[in-house]
Amino acid sequence: MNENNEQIARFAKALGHPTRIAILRFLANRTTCYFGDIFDELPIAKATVSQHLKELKDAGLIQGEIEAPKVKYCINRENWNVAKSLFAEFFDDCACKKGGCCK
Amino acid sequence: MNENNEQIARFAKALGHPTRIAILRFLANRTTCYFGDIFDELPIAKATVSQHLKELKDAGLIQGEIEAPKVKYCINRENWNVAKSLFAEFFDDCACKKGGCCK
DNA sequence: AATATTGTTCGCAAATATACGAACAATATT
DNA sequence: AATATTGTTCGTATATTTGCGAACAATATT
Repeated sequence: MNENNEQIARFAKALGHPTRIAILRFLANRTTCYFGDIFDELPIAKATVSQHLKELKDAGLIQGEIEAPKVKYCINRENWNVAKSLFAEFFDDCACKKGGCCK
Repeated sequence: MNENNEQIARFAKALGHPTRIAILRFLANRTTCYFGDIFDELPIAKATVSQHLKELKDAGLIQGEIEAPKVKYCINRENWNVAKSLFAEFFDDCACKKGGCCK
Protein backbone atom coordinates (compact mmCIF):
# COMPACT_ATOMS: atom_id res chain seq x y z
CA MET A 1 0.00 0.00 0.00
CA ASN A 2 2.77 2.35 0.99
CA GLU A 3 4.66 0.90 -1.97
CA ASN A 4 1.83 1.83 -4.25
CA ASN A 5 1.65 5.30 -2.82
CA GLU A 6 5.27 5.90 -3.64
CA GLN A 7 4.95 4.51 -7.12
CA ILE A 8 1.89 6.63 -7.90
CA ALA A 9 3.58 9.69 -6.49
CA ARG A 10 6.62 8.98 -8.64
CA PHE A 11 4.55 8.74 -11.79
CA ALA A 12 2.48 11.77 -10.83
CA LYS A 13 5.56 13.83 -10.19
CA ALA A 14 6.86 13.04 -13.66
CA LEU A 15 3.50 14.12 -15.08
CA GLY A 16 3.54 17.29 -13.03
CA HIS A 17 4.81 19.66 -15.69
CA PRO A 18 2.92 20.94 -18.76
CA THR A 19 5.92 20.45 -21.02
CA ARG A 20 6.20 16.80 -20.06
CA ILE A 21 2.51 16.26 -20.69
CA ALA A 22 2.95 17.86 -24.09
CA ILE A 23 5.91 15.63 -24.85
CA LEU A 24 3.94 12.52 -24.02
CA ARG A 25 1.01 13.57 -26.16
CA PHE A 26 3.41 14.29 -28.96
CA LEU A 27 5.08 10.91 -28.65
CA ALA A 28 1.73 9.22 -28.93
CA ASN A 29 0.70 10.95 -32.13
CA ARG A 30 3.75 10.81 -34.34
CA THR A 31 5.35 8.12 -36.36
CA THR A 32 8.82 9.59 -35.92
CA CYS A 33 9.84 10.68 -32.48
CA TYR A 34 13.42 11.77 -32.71
CA PHE A 35 14.71 14.25 -30.23
CA GLY A 36 14.80 16.89 -32.94
CA ASP A 37 11.11 16.45 -33.69
CA ILE A 38 10.25 17.01 -30.06
CA PHE A 39 12.62 19.92 -29.74
CA ASP A 40 11.15 21.61 -32.83
CA GLU A 41 7.72 21.45 -31.29
CA LEU A 42 8.66 23.16 -28.04
CA PRO A 43 9.61 26.76 -27.32
CA ILE A 44 12.46 25.88 -24.99
CA ALA A 45 16.20 25.22 -25.15
CA LYS A 46 17.40 21.79 -26.15
CA ALA A 47 19.19 21.32 -22.85
CA THR A 48 15.85 21.77 -21.15
CA VAL A 49 14.07 19.38 -23.48
CA SER A 50 16.76 16.81 -22.85
CA GLN A 51 16.28 17.25 -19.13
CA HIS A 52 12.52 16.72 -19.29
CA LEU A 53 13.05 13.62 -21.40
CA LYS A 54 15.47 12.32 -18.82
CA GLU A 55 12.91 12.74 -16.07
CA LEU A 56 10.25 10.93 -18.05
CA LYS A 57 12.76 8.18 -18.72
CA ASP A 58 13.83 7.94 -15.08
CA ALA A 59 10.18 7.60 -14.11
CA GLY A 60 9.91 4.78 -16.65
CA LEU A 61 7.26 6.43 -18.79
CA ILE A 62 9.37 6.61 -21.92
CA GLN A 63 12.44 4.94 -23.34
CA GLY A 64 15.16 6.12 -25.68
CA GLU A 65 16.90 4.29 -28.45
CA ILE A 66 20.00 5.47 -30.24
CA GLU A 67 19.85 5.58 -34.03
CA ALA A 68 23.08 7.40 -34.46
CA PRO A 69 23.44 10.21 -34.66
CA LYS A 70 19.79 10.62 -33.70
CA VAL A 71 17.91 9.43 -30.66
CA LYS A 72 14.46 7.99 -30.94
CA TYR A 73 12.06 8.23 -28.04
CA CYS A 74 9.00 6.12 -27.34
CA ILE A 75 6.46 5.68 -24.65
CA ASN A 76 7.30 2.68 -22.49
CA ARG A 77 4.14 0.69 -23.04
CA GLU A 78 4.62 -1.72 -20.20
CA ASN A 79 5.11 0.93 -17.54
CA TRP A 80 2.51 3.11 -19.18
CA ASN A 81 -0.08 0.43 -18.57
CA VAL A 82 1.12 0.03 -15.00
CA ALA A 83 0.66 3.76 -14.45
CA LYS A 84 -2.71 3.73 -16.13
CA SER A 85 -3.91 0.96 -13.84
CA LEU A 86 -2.52 2.54 -10.71
CA PHE A 87 -4.21 5.84 -11.42
CA ALA A 88 -7.49 4.23 -12.38
CA GLU A 89 -7.50 2.20 -9.19
CA PHE A 90 -6.49 5.20 -7.14
CA PHE A 91 -9.22 7.44 -8.52
CA ASP A 92 -11.77 4.73 -7.85
CA ASP A 93 -10.51 3.90 -4.37
CA CYS A 94 -10.63 7.51 -3.29
CA ALA A 95 -13.96 8.30 -4.85
CA CYS A 96 -15.81 9.17 -1.65
CA LYS A 97 -17.37 5.86 -0.85
CA LYS A 98 -20.46 5.51 1.25
CA GLY A 99 -19.36 5.78 4.84
CA GLY A 100 -16.55 8.08 3.78
CA CYS A 101 -16.21 11.62 4.96
CA CYS A 102 -17.88 13.28 1.99
CA LYS A 103 -21.37 14.61 2.13
CA MET B 1 -5.46 21.23 -25.54
CA ASN B 2 -2.75 23.33 -24.01
CA GLU B 3 -5.35 24.20 -21.38
CA ASN B 4 -5.85 20.55 -20.64
CA ASN B 5 -2.13 19.96 -20.42
CA GLU B 6 -1.79 22.60 -17.76
CA GLN B 7 -4.73 21.31 -15.79
CA ILE B 8 -3.49 17.74 -15.86
CA ALA B 9 -0.02 18.88 -14.86
CA ARG B 10 -1.51 20.84 -11.97
CA PHE B 11 -3.41 17.84 -10.68
CA ALA B 12 -0.44 15.55 -11.22
CA LYS B 13 1.85 17.87 -9.37
CA ALA B 14 -0.48 17.83 -6.38
CA LEU B 15 -0.45 14.02 -6.50
CA GLY B 16 3.33 13.98 -6.77
CA HIS B 17 4.15 13.31 -3.14
CA PRO B 18 3.61 10.08 -1.19
CA THR B 19 2.24 11.90 1.83
CA ARG B 20 -0.42 13.57 -0.24
CA ILE B 21 -1.43 10.28 -1.82
CA ALA B 22 -1.68 8.81 1.66
CA ILE B 23 -3.83 11.73 2.80
CA LEU B 24 -6.23 11.26 -0.08
CA ARG B 25 -6.55 7.54 0.54
CA PHE B 26 -7.17 8.26 4.20
CA LEU B 27 -9.84 10.82 3.40
CA ALA B 28 -11.65 8.28 1.26
CA ASN B 29 -11.79 5.60 3.89
CA ARG B 30 -12.80 7.36 7.06
CA THR B 31 -16.04 8.70 8.30
CA THR B 32 -14.37 11.44 10.30
CA CYS B 33 -11.69 13.45 8.60
CA TYR B 34 -10.64 16.12 11.01
CA PHE B 35 -7.17 17.53 10.76
CA GLY B 36 -6.23 15.74 13.96
CA ASP B 37 -7.21 12.36 12.53
CA ILE B 38 -4.97 12.93 9.54
CA PHE B 39 -2.14 14.24 11.65
CA ASP B 40 -2.32 11.25 13.98
CA GLU B 41 -1.89 8.95 11.02
CA LEU B 42 1.26 10.58 9.68
CA PRO B 43 4.81 10.66 11.06
CA ILE B 44 5.36 14.34 10.32
CA ALA B 45 4.92 17.69 12.04
CA LYS B 46 1.53 19.31 12.00
CA ALA B 47 2.85 22.34 10.19
CA THR B 48 3.90 20.02 7.39
CA VAL B 49 0.56 18.24 7.32
CA SER B 50 -1.19 21.57 7.15
CA GLN B 51 1.02 22.55 4.24
CA HIS B 52 0.26 19.40 2.28
CA LEU B 53 -3.44 19.89 2.89
CA LYS B 54 -3.16 23.42 1.60
CA GLU B 55 -1.59 22.20 -1.62
CA LEU B 56 -4.29 19.62 -2.17
CA LYS B 57 -6.84 22.30 -1.51
CA ASP B 58 -5.19 24.78 -3.88
CA ALA B 59 -5.21 22.12 -6.57
CA GLY B 60 -8.92 21.68 -5.92
CA LEU B 61 -8.72 18.04 -4.90
CA ILE B 62 -9.99 18.54 -1.37
CA GLN B 63 -11.96 21.09 0.56
CA GLY B 64 -11.94 22.16 4.18
CA GLU B 65 -14.81 23.04 6.44
CA ILE B 66 -14.50 24.64 9.84
CA GLU B 67 -16.30 22.93 12.70
CA ALA B 68 -14.76 25.01 15.41
CA PRO B 69 -12.38 24.41 16.88
CA LYS B 70 -11.76 21.56 14.48
CA VAL B 71 -11.39 21.54 10.72
CA LYS B 72 -12.98 18.85 8.63
CA TYR B 73 -11.47 17.88 5.32
CA CYS B 74 -13.13 16.15 2.39
CA ILE B 75 -12.32 15.17 -1.13
CA ASN B 76 -13.81 17.66 -3.57
CA ARG B 77 -15.97 15.29 -5.52
CA GLU B 78 -16.63 17.56 -8.45
CA ASN B 79 -12.99 18.28 -9.17
CA TRP B 80 -12.07 14.73 -8.31
CA ASN B 81 -14.23 13.52 -11.16
CA VAL B 82 -12.74 16.11 -13.46
CA ALA B 83 -9.26 14.86 -12.60
CA LYS B 84 -10.32 11.26 -12.99
CA SER B 85 -11.67 11.95 -16.48
CA LEU B 86 -8.66 13.96 -17.54
CA PHE B 87 -6.24 11.25 -16.49
CA ALA B 88 -8.32 8.49 -18.04
CA GLU B 89 -8.50 10.37 -21.32
CA PHE B 90 -4.81 11.19 -21.17
CA PHE B 91 -3.72 7.63 -20.55
CA ASP B 92 -5.89 6.48 -23.42
CA ASP B 93 -4.80 9.22 -25.81
CA CYS B 94 -1.15 8.51 -25.23
CA ALA B 95 -1.43 4.76 -25.38
CA CYS B 96 0.78 4.21 -28.41
CA LYS B 97 -1.78 4.17 -31.13
CA LYS B 98 -1.24 2.45 -34.43
CA GLY B 99 0.90 4.73 -36.55
CA GLY B 100 2.50 6.05 -33.38
CA CYS B 101 6.18 5.78 -32.66
CA CYS B 102 5.99 2.66 -30.54
CA LYS B 103 6.98 -0.70 -31.81
C1' DA C 1 41.37 13.86 -41.52
C1' DA C 2 38.44 17.81 -41.15
C1' DT C 3 33.72 19.31 -40.61
C1' DA C 4 28.75 18.94 -39.77
C1' DT C 5 24.85 17.01 -37.34
C1' DT C 6 22.58 15.44 -33.28
C1' DG C 7 21.92 15.25 -28.38
C1' DT C 8 23.81 14.95 -23.69
C1' DT C 9 26.18 16.75 -19.82
C1' DC C 10 28.18 20.52 -17.01
C1' DG C 11 27.95 24.57 -14.39
C1' DC C 12 25.36 28.10 -13.00
C1' DA C 13 21.26 31.12 -11.41
C1' DA C 14 16.68 31.61 -9.90
C1' DA C 15 12.53 29.75 -8.34
C1' DT C 16 9.84 26.10 -5.73
C1' DA C 17 9.18 22.50 -2.59
C1' DT C 18 9.79 20.23 1.80
C1' DA C 19 10.07 20.17 6.71
C1' DC C 20 10.21 22.02 11.20
C1' DG C 21 9.50 24.77 15.68
C1' DA C 22 7.50 28.69 17.48
C1' DA C 23 4.15 32.12 17.47
C1' DC C 24 -0.40 33.07 16.64
C1' DA C 25 -5.77 32.96 16.06
C1' DA C 26 -10.19 31.26 17.18
C1' DT C 27 -13.30 28.90 19.66
C1' DA C 28 -14.38 25.78 23.82
C1' DT C 29 -14.13 24.89 28.53
C1' DT C 30 -13.46 25.81 33.26
C1' DA D 1 -11.65 36.06 32.53
C1' DA D 2 -8.24 32.52 32.38
C1' DT D 3 -6.92 28.25 30.22
C1' DA D 4 -7.08 24.39 26.95
C1' DT D 5 -7.76 22.59 22.37
C1' DT D 6 -7.24 22.74 17.51
C1' DG D 7 -4.99 24.24 13.35
C1' DT D 8 -2.85 27.88 10.58
C1' DT D 9 0.76 31.01 9.54
C1' DC D 10 5.54 32.77 9.92
C1' DG D 11 10.33 32.46 9.56
C1' DT D 12 14.03 29.65 8.46
C1' DA D 13 17.03 26.01 6.57
C1' DT D 14 17.87 22.73 3.09
C1' DA D 15 16.96 20.27 -1.12
C1' DT D 16 14.98 19.89 -5.53
C1' DT D 17 13.34 21.75 -9.91
C1' DT D 18 13.55 24.50 -13.86
C1' DG D 19 15.96 26.74 -17.49
C1' DC D 20 19.82 28.22 -20.08
C1' DG D 21 24.36 28.61 -22.72
C1' DA D 22 28.57 26.47 -23.48
C1' DA D 23 31.31 22.57 -23.75
C1' DC D 24 31.46 18.01 -24.98
C1' DA D 25 30.77 13.16 -27.26
C1' DA D 26 29.62 10.28 -31.01
C1' DT D 27 28.66 9.28 -35.42
C1' DA D 28 27.99 10.99 -40.44
C1' DT D 29 29.59 13.39 -44.26
C1' DT D 30 32.78 15.61 -47.11
